[in-house]
Amino acid sequence: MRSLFNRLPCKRLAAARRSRRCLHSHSQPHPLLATFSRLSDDGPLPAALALLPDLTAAGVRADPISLCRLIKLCVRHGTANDGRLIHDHVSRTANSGGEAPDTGLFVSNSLISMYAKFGLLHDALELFGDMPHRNVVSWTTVVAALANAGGRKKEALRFLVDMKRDDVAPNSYTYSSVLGACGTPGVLAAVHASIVKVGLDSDVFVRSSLIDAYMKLGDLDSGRGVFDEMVTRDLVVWNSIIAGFAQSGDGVGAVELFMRMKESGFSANQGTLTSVLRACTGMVMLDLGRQVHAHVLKYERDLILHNALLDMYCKCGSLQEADALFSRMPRRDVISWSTMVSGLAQNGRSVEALKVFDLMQSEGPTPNHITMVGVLFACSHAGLVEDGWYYFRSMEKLFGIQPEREHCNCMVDLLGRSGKLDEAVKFISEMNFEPDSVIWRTLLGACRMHKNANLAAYAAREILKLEPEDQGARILLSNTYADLRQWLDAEKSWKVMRNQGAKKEPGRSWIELGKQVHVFIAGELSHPCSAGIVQELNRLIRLVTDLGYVPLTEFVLQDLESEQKEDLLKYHSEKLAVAFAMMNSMKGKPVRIMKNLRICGDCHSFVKLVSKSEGKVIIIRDPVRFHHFQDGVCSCGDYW
DNA sequence: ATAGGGTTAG
Repeated sequence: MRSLFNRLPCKRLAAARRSRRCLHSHSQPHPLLATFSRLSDDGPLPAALALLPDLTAAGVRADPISLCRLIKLCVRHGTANDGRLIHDHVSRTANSGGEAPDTGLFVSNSLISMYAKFGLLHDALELFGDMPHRNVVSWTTVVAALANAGGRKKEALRFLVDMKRDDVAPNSYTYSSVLGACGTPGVLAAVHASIVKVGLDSDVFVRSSLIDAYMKLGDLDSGRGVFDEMVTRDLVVWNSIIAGFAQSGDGVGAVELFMRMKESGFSANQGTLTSVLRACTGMVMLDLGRQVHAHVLKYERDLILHNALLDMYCKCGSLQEADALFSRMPRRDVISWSTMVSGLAQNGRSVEALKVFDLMQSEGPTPNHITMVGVLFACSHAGLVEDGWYYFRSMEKLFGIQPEREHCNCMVDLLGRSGKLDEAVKFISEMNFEPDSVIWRTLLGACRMHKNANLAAYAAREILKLEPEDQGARILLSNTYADLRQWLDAEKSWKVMRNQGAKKEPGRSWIELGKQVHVFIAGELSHPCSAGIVQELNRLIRLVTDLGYVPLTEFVLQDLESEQKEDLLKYHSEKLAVAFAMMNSMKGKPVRIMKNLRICGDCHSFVKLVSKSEGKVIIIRDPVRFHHFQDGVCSCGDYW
C-alpha cells in the first residue's frame, strides 16, 4: 500500500490520502460542510461567514482548504475584520484535537499572509509567534511581509537568519522576497552567495529580484551581469532591468533595452511603459514619450502609468499636454495632483501651481508632505515670501503634515533667495532639526546669489564640518569668491580641491533629435557636426550682440584674461546645444534642452536674445527647474 | 498555505 502511494504523482497522492482519511474517520460528510465549501469558493462572502457559528454549534470542523479559500476571499474584498472573524473561529476550534498537525499550519499561514496584505504586521507576527510548528511557508510569509513593509527590512533579514537557525531551509520564494530587504552591498553580496550555494540562482523570480536589488543599490554592472547571464527571460525580468536603468538615470540605456525586449518577442505591459516613460522624463525625450502615450490609452484605469505620463509631459516642459491629460484623467490621486503642482512650479508658473493646489483642497485628495514640498517650491521660485510662510505655518493645522527637513529647506531657499539672508539664518537656528549639509548648501547658494561672501564662508565651513570629503561646498565657496573677484581666495579654495583630487563636474547638455539623443560637453567640440555648430554659434553671437548681448564674464570662475573668459563662456554646453538645435529643429516647433548643471547667467541672457532674434521657443531644463525662453523673455522672470 | 517589476520631492 505504502509503496503504491509513493509511486503516484503528487496530486493524486494527496487526493488518495484524503479519500482514505474520509473512509476511516467519518462515513458521511456533514451537509453544512458541503454548503460551506461551496460558499467559500465563490461567495457570497457574508453567507459563508454566517455559516461559521453554525458549524461550531453543530460540532463540525471546517476543512482547511475551504478556510484558506475564504481567507483569500476576504483579502480580495479588502475586509480585514472578516479575516479576524475567521481567525477567531479557528482559534476557538483549534484544540479540540484529532486532526493532522499540518491542517492548522495551512490555515495559520493563510492568516499570516492575510494580515500582512492588510498591513497588520503586528497581528501577523503575533500569530506567527503563537504557532506550535512553522514551516518554510510560515517563515517566508513573514519575511515577505517585513521586506514589503516600510522600514522593517533589517527584521526581514533577521528572520532569514532565524529560520536557518531553526533548520528550515529558505526556498526560491523566500529568497525572492528577502532580496528586496538587502539594504547594503555587503548584505546583498552575502545573500546572493548563499543563493548560489543552494543552487537557486537560476530561478526567474530570484533573478528578477536580484537584478532589482543590485540596481536599487546603484550597482548597475552587477544588475546587468545577472541579466546578461540569463538564457530564459520573462517579461518581469525585462521590466526589472529596464526599470533599473530608468531609475538610475540612464534613460538611453533603458530605451535600448526596451527595443531589444520587443525584438525578443515580448510586448510591453503597464510596468514596462511606466519605466519607458520615466526614461523619457529623465532625458527629455518628448517625441518618444508621445509615442508611448498611444500605448497608454489601452490602460485607461492604470493610475501609476498615467501619473508617469503626466510627469513626462511636465518634465519635458509641455504643460499644455500635461494639463490636457490631467483634465481628462478619470481618476486622480495625491500623486497626480502633486505632480501637477510641482510641474507647474518647476516650469515657472507658480501662481497657477498654487491655483491647482487650491483646487486640490476643494475637490482633490488630502495633500501629503510631497505636495507641500511642491507648494513651497512654487513660493520660493516666485519670491512669494508671505504665501510661503502661510503654507509652512498652516500645513500642520490644515492637513496634519509636520514640517520635515525638505520643507525647512524650501523655507531657507525662499528666505535666502529673496534676499532675506538674516531671516534665513534665524530660521535655521530655530528649526526643529539639526541643520544638515543640504540646508547649508541652500544657504550657500543664496549667499552666492546675493554676493555675501562672509556668510557663504560660514555656510561652507558648516558643510565641511559635516562632510569633510564633499567638494560641493568648496566649489560654491570659490564661486562666491570669484563673483566678488577675490581671486586669491578663490584660488586658495580651488587649490584645496585640486589637492584633494576634486574635479568640477563638466557641464553637459543634451537634446532629442530624430530618434537620437545628442550630447554636448562644455569646452569640447566632440560632436560630429562641431564645425557647423561653431559657425552657427558665431552667427548667433553676432545677431544677439546687435541686440545688446555682452558676455557676462563674471560667470567664469577662473582669473583669466577677458578674451579667454569669453571663449570659456562661448562653449558652455547649452550654447552648443542651442546652436545645434537652431540648425536642425523644425520650424515653429519649440526646442527642448536638458542640462546637468544649473544654467549660468550669461547663457540665460544669451538664450533670451536668441529666442527673440530667431523667433523660437527654447526650453531649457536644469536639475531644479525649467526656463521657457520666448521673444526675449524667460518664464523664470530672471529669478532662479 | 509563501515569491519578482512600474508613479510625485530630495
